[in-house]
Amino acid sequence: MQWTEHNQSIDIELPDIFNFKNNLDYLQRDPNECMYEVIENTVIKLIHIGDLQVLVQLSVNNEDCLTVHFLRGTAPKSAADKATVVQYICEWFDLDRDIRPFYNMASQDDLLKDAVKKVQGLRLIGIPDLFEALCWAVLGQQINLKFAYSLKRQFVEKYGESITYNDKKYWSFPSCETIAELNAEDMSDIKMTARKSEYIIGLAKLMTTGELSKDKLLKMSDFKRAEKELTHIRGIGPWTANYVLMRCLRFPAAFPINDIGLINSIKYQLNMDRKPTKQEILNYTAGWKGWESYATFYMWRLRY
DNA sequence: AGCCAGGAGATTT
DNA sequence: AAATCTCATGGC
Repeated sequence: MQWTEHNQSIDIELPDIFNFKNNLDYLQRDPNECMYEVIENTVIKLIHIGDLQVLVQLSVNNEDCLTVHFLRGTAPKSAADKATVVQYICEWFDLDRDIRPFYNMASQDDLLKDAVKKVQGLRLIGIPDLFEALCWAVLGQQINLKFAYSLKRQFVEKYGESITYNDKKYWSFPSCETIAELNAEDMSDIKMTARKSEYIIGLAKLMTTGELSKDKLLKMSDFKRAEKELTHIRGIGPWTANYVLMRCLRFPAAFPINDIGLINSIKYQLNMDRKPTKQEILNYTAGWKGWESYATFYMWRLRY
């Protein structure tokens, strides 16, 4: 991806099929989201990777360039740090992917043809940090999204770090080192069930020791192998594994097929009076091969 | 007030 | 293997 540096900002070239507003709409789907803030036509986020900590504001003036503005003098000094920030943002918005083949398929697909019109230019918004992606998936298991966002906010505000800008706090996700030290009871006051607490602490320990890492999963060229690696871990079933493979590791064929949001979107799109069975879903989505992750993400946006 | 929610693990069939 | 049960808690 091409990018150019300025004094307090960096411009990143945007790919074909990108609409900033439709991406921002996804980002502000819940008022309790605490990992970034959408203000007017921009989004502000604290990027915290290792020792690097920068507060950025993203905006798009015309649709071919994403501007990364560094707030409050947090501009990274070294070229390596700048590259890290650009890399993070490219991953976040999936800027390096050519999604034209997906659009060619989707515009002919009964389930997707309305979705690609409704949210044209939406990218599969990622969660580049593996620990964050795993925790978010576990938090979201079997509870409604509203409650999941509320839980995440309480978790982040209890164990994360923040910096203040314009009297607002911008948070970084709790580190696996911090969470690995906890006991399940420590989280009982934030409405986390004991079981979810155990899952998250277990994941934190695996990541702290390096037994589980993003690099290790990415090196598995066959995503079915990465899926198996994940589902062997307590607390990670097929839904969570595929959710993380989709939103963090970006395997395009990752497919959380039992996702209740996907099921309800299919029911909605096909105007069904009941939920589709698993076999029906497999039949309806047979044309998605190789783009299951994008298709699922687009289906999620259908009902909003 | 009761069903549902961007499930997983354990138990039973 | 596949179906069923249990777990937990808030939203609407």
